[in-house]
Amino acid sequence: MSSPKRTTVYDVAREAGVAASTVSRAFSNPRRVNATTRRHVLAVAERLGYHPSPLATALQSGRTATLAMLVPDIANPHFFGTIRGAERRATAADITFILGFTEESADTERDQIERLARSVDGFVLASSRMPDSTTADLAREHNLVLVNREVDGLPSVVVDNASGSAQIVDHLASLGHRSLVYLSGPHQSWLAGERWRALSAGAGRRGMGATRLGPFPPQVAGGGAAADAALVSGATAVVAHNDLLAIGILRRLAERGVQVPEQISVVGYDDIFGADFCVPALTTLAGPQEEAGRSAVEILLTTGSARADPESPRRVVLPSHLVIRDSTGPAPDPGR
Amino acid sequence: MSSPKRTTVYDVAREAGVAASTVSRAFSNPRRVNATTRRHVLAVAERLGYHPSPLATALQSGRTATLAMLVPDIANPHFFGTIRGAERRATAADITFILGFTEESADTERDQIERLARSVDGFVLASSRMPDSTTADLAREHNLVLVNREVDGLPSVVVDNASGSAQIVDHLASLGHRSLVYLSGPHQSWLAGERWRALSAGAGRRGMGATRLGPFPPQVAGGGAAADAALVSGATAVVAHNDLLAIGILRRLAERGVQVPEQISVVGYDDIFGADFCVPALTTLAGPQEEAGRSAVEILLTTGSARADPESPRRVVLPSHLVIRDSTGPAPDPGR
DNA sequence: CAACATTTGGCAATCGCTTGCCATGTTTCG
DNA sequence: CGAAACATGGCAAGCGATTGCCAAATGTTG
Repeated sequence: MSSPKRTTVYDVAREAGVAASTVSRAFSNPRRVNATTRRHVLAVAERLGYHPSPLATALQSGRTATLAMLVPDIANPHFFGTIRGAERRATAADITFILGFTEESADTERDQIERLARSVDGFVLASSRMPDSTTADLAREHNLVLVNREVDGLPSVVVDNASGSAQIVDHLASLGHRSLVYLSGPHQSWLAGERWRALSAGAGRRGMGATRLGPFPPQVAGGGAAADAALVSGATAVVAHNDLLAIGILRRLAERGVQVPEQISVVGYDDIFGADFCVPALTTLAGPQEEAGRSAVEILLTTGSARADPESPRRVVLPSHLVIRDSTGPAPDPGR
Repeated sequence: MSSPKRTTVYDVAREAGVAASTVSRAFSNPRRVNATTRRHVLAVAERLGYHPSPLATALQSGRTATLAMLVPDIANPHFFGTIRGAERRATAADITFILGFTEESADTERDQIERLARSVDGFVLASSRMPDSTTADLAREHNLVLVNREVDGLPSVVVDNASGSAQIVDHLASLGHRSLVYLSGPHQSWLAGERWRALSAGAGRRGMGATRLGPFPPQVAGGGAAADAALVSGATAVVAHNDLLAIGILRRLAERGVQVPEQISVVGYDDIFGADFCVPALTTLAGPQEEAGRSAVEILLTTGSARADPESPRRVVLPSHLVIRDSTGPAPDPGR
């Protein structure tokens, strides 16, 4: 609180018998100063308890050594892994990690970016809700990396939806299901589109029917309506937009006395916390979330510093795998 | 990324025909400038797309308009609410919100504080793992507010453990249990101490026996050992350090074919995501987590600006309430 | 209408560090 | 051995605001 007097470069410089610029360089540009001098300066700094002021540094150099991650909602455990991966990578690189929530709103997201723009070197946007055009515009002004979202020309990290969804389809097909119903997430959700596309393509390939219902709010609370919609559609297998929704569906089906998986199979996406202990345990597509967060920050790090060729925005696709639990089973006998 | 040239106070000043200082005041000290002038300046600023540089502002003024929250681990859903409450309050006050994880380590926590010190106006420490003395030392240098932790003389927000634990004891007593076992969390955990203290005091008051076992890692994975320990102790009712542990216990008991609540009752703390859909649904002590985060930031906000009398550090105690679900039931007949 | 109080606005120093440019001291090499 | 090439360190000008202090303008009062 009370600042008797912060130690500055000048204090260290005086004490070490060198110029302030040398002290500065000892910290930020080691190769510009003699190794011995540097060691001495650092020692003096240590003794004086000196730490460069990140503010002053940022003001002058333009590098803030800070990055912000924007997430639609923390209440969705799906984001844990990604957040943690990003935070770890950032901290490891001595980068300060700002976290913001966008409340599932594109406007809030945009505002946050605007607000933080001057304080950070870049943004990690998880499951961004902004339309492509807005995102592309912002990318002209700011350093963006997308997670689970793709926009032409922008760096991104996504979990492989195509192959993942194909795994789901194959799993259901192998159990004898002749069709599936996708209970969709919000329609601004890029993921919802991707998943549906991949699911229906996969279904086509296996000669299965595929229907899309929704959109439903991608939360446990959305499960009620989703389950009922699935029921009237006569589906034998439903694929929920995410595990939150799937868990809500499971709950609603239990309430209505519908047996899972005997009467209907349920699949989710994300393998969130709880997917293994809900009842029945949920079959779901898992992806390396933490890795996704890590990668995104990685990209930001290299983009910013190495000023990588702007012609090749990075694009990382992470593998996904189906975790088979108890919510999927053989298709009910159509004869009955 | 390319910065053609940021607009500065000077640009606005020139364009508005006033001095830079006036522009600055128009933004940060409205009462020092004529209302009409101010409106004009703001209009020009708007037109030029000017936003004060937070860095420059912070450097000069010493106020960073930023705060950091440190949390042991994001993987524990218990922290969601608190994080979200804090973030919301901060964003509402136009304060940038930094989130850091301490990996359950006191050293990491301390390092993070040191690292961020110059960049923030204050810290919210959730379930801090640092010993009292360290915390008190740090508080001399930094603005700290504790959540679910108390240290003499420091501002804090806690969920009422005493009354909450009493509620648990009474609930169990009313079900005929003659004793309870507390499956403890880490012993650096202040909460673990508090809870045990409150539980054994409450048990004493009701003429019940109380035993403490552990410590166990406060995670689902810790449940295996905890459950087994509870079993050999012959307990009819166990109170787990938190819901994560309780869920792990439930799972282990199920594996071993022990009926809950027929043979043993299980209670948790926090009412986390998943506590309502695990099997059986968990009886647990719920608290207003989001409110806790909000309050903590609130305190930070007033402490910082109003320079409240340092003699009365704020202390907020939030009410808790027991959510009774299916994991608790009548004590098994001792005759059998 | 002069004298005094009160607002407002402007000047310039300052926050703590970075960095371009220049002046040394050292090496290297023909 | 002298010139060219490097390697280091220092000077000083910013980065973009804030703010103490002072002057000008405006309002009040006797």
